[in-house]
Amino acid sequence: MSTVLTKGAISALHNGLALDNPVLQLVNIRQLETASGPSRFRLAMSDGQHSSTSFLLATQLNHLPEENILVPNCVCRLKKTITSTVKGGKPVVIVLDMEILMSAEESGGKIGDPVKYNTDGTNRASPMKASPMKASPSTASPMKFSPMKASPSASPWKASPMKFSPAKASTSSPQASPKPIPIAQLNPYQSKWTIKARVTNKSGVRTWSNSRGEGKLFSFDVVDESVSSSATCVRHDCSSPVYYISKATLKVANKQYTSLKNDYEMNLHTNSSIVPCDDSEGVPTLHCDFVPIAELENRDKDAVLDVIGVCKSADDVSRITTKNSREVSKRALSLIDTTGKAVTVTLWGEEAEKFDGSGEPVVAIKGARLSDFGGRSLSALFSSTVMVNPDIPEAFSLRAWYDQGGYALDGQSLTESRSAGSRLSMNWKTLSDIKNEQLGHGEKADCFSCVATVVYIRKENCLYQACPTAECNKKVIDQHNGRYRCEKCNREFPNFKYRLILSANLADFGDNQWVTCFQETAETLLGRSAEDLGELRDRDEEAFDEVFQEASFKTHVFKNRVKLETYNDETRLKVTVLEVLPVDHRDYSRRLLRNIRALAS
DNA sequence: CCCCCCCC
Repeated sequence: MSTVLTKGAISALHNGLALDNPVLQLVNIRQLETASGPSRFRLAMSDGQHSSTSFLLATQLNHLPEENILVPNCVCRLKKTITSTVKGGKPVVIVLDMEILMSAEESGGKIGDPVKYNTDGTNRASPMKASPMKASPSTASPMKFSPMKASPSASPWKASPMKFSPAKASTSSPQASPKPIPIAQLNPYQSKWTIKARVTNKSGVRTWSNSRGEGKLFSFDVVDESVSSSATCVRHDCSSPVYYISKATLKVANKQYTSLKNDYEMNLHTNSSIVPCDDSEGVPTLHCDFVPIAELENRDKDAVLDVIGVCKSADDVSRITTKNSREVSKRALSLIDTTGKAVTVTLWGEEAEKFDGSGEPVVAIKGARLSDFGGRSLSALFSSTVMVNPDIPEAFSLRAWYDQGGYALDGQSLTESRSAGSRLSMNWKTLSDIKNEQLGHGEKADCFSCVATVVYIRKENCLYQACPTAECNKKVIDQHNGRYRCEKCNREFPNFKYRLILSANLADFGDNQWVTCFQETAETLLGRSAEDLGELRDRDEEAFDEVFQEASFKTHVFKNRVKLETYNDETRLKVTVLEVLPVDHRDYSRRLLRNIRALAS
């Protein structure tokens, strides 16, 4: 039975040697007295040969003893440990991740007959080289960690964080070349470490002031290969700098403000060291865990996450005044991805001002906040990184997807817009679809949109003299005495207003259709107000005709209502134009794709 | 030591 334990593990762990998932038995567990903060558990572990009480459970594993899963005699696999030193140099093994292999019952009690391991080295295994941690008879509590004092004169690493050392890190000085550790292994229990990382996102300098005082601060993100997600491939981009960073304080990061996959953040202080590194080999640029847009529906409000999509549209930048009467620029973008869903992302300040959405770029945002406004929407934060056409595989494949047909999707947005998704929710039809699909034959009228060209506009009877009352558009009867009678208002007026009822023939590649445009749509189509046209017709018939010539053979998006009407025993399809919109090339694309699908099926 | 990120 004792063979299950990793013999020699106690000694190796105390000497900071790398071990592959050593298996140890828990001999004892004790809750330490802590003044504040979470509980701390100290463990006595055995490898069957040696036992040691110098194990400390990382607080994120507190649930194990608290749920009585981690109890004496159970057998554990230590999946992640870090060997640190307490005041006086005594090693302590922090258990960052572990799993229980055998319960106390399954193990059948104490395995082997371990002897207490002495950290003074008297019973240390013989091949061990001198430990990097000075053994000491100190009785310091493992709860009182102190950073290892490094001799300032011995190290060229010392640099003020406020003035980065211009000197390149020396790789020749053996003393001064601590091996960088992966960022993922950083935790508050270590005292001496160096990371080699790339700065990926820098904030501006912020000033703060609260009850605790005031000051300035600036923050930045660092990455190395250890804080990557397996899903994201990254490219090397040597334009962003790589530094060696050491002697910073680790503290628990507030996930409310970052999507970086690390439980901790570093606080740099005057003793911290930041040294530029000219060897950026193997240090990637960014790590994004892009959440598919459709998946945003299932994520919690206020989550900070990464998103990538094609910017199919972008608002103009606008200035708004916040509740705190601060003025700020904002710009909303609509991003769509391969899930076929779209979402609105709001950029702020300079980011909003400088954004260029031309050419429907791929936009990746690291660390955007999910909001529930209008269903689901995103907002960039100070800590967000907005990347336009980033040099990453996800962007390339999105580009390809979009250009090869994704653009034609009526990407349903997770964000409801006040303009009621006019363009997104269009029911695109060709003119031949009207007959083929018997639009308007039902109980209710059908609405559809089409891209069509005006081939003819009937000038005759396009204008009528209407009741001048604002609410009434009834045609008036010319009394030929300078007065105009409205039957609806049952009144006579000295004046009238012109209104338009325009008959136009629209055509697309497959068919043509007569449609009716009332006042507003007719004015849009002709580019003149009804009043101007009425005046023009009376004054200059040639100029009046010119307006109709000008409006012909123009292509627009028409939003229409269609209904089969019966008039004098005769049924005819009546198509009324509700809106005339400029053509967007994407409308063509959508229509074309629809037709291609229809032909294929 | 911050952690404000805005608006509809």
